[in-house]
Amino acid sequence: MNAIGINAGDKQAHATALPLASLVRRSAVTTYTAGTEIYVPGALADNFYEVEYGAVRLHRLLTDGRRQVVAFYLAGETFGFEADRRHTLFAEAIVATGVRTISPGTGEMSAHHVLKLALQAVQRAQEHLTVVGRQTAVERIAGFLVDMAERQGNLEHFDLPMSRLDIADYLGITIETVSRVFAKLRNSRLITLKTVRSVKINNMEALASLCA
Amino acid sequence: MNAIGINAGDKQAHATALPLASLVRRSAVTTYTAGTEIYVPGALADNFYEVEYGAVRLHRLLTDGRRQVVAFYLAGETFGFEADRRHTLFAEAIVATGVRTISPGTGEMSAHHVLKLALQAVQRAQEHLTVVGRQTAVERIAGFLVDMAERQGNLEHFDLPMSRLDIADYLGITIETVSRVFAKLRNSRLITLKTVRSVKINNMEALASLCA
DNA sequence: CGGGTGTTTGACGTCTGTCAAAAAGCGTGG
DNA sequence: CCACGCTTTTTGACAGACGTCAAACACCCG
Repeated sequence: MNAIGINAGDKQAHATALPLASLVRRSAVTTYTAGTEIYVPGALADNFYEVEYGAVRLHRLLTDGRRQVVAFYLAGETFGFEADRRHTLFAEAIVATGVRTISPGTGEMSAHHVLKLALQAVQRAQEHLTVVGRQTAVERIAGFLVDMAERQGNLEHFDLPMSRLDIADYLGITIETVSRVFAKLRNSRLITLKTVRSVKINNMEALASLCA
Repeated sequence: MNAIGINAGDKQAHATALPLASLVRRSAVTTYTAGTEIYVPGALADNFYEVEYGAVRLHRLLTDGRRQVVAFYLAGETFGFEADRRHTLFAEAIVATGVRTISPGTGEMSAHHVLKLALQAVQRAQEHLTVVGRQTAVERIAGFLVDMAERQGNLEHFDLPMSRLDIADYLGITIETVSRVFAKLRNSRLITLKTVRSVKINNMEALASLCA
C-alpha cells in the first residue's frame, strides 16, 4: 500500500520550491528504493538534486552510533548544497523516491538561483533549530507536524514518509518518546492516526499553539 | 571546486572568515555597545555585516517569551543573510562591538561570494543542530566549548563574550543547567575558569570526546 | 500462516527544569 | 579605597519529564 506513493507526479510543490526548469541543465530522473544512498560523506559535491516524488533524509552519524537527521526533503524541494567540494552528510531515500540531478551552470542566472536556494536552506535550518531547541517533546513534535503539514500544501491530512526513528533522530529525542507523544496527541483528539504514518490534524490552531 | 561551482579561485576552504575586502563596497565601521540592536525582525535586509571586533547574537523570540539564540558571530565572521527581503531575527551586539556594513554589489563576483557565505551559514547551522540535537547537557556544553575554541583560533584559553543565559538559549537548556555543567567540567579538571567568562581548556581531547 | 521489522506500552531511574536563596561580580558614588 | 546596590552566577531541594530496558503488539512480506 504505502500511502507514500501517492505523491508521485504530484505537481503541487509550492512554498519552498523554485522553478528551476528553465534555468539549469536538467537530466533524467533517477529512482531510488527505500533506504538507498544518494550520496555519502566524502563524495564529490558536484550536483544538486530536486525531489520529484518520495522523500529524502540528510543525516550525520555520530561517533557513538547515534544519528542526527539534519533535514528532510519532500517533493519539489532541492538539496545537495555544500560549503566544500565534498559532501559532509549522508543523503538517503526514505521511501521509493525519484530525484532529478541538476548540474549547475556557470552563468550568472544560475548562481543567483543557487543562492536563493542556499538562503532557503539557511532559513530551513534555523527553523529546525528553533524546533529542536524547545524544551519539551510535545513542543517538538507539534512543531514538526505543523511544519510537515505546511510543506505538503497545508493539508490537514497527510502521510509521513519517515519512520518514528527518523523523527526521533530529527528532533533529538528517543523513539519511545515520539511514540508516547503521538499517543498523547491522539488521546487529546488533536490528531488522528489512520495508520501509523497517516496523520490527520484535527485542530491545527491548537497544535500550533503547542509550539510556543 | 565546490559542488555549485562558486569557489573558483578561492584557495582557503576555511570555515569562517572570507577576504571580502576587494570584492564589495565597504563602508565605515559602526560601533555598538553591549546589548544594542543591529537589526530587528521586519527590517529591510539590504546589507550584510562583518564583525570587526566583539560579538553578535542572532535570536528569535518565541511566543511564550523564551528565546532561541540561532547563532553567534565573532570577529571576522559575516552575518545578515536572509531568504526574504526582510529580516526574521534579532541581531544584537553582545559586548562592545564594531560592525562593518557591506552593501552587496550586483555583479557576478559579489553574488558568488555571498553564495559562499550563505553556504557556510548552512553548514554552521547544521553543526549547531547536531550539537543541540544531542541528548545530554554535558554533550551540548562540551560541543559548544570545542566550537568556540576552534573559532578563536584553536586557543586553549579564550574568553566567552556571551552570558550564561545566552549559552542556555543557544543550547536549548536552562541557565542553571549551564552553570551546573560548567561546575562539573571544572571539578573534573577538564576546564579552568579564571573568571566567569574566561575559559581555559585543560584537556581538549577529553572535552571533544564528550561530544559523542 | 509464520518470521521479521517497526511501533507501542510499561516500569523505573536519572537528568534537567523549576523555585528559591545565597554568593560572586561589577559599576557607581561617597 | 571602600561601601553600596544591582545584576549575574552558583548552589540547593524537589518534582516532573524523558531515557533506558524490557516486553507486548501491530504490520508487512513471503
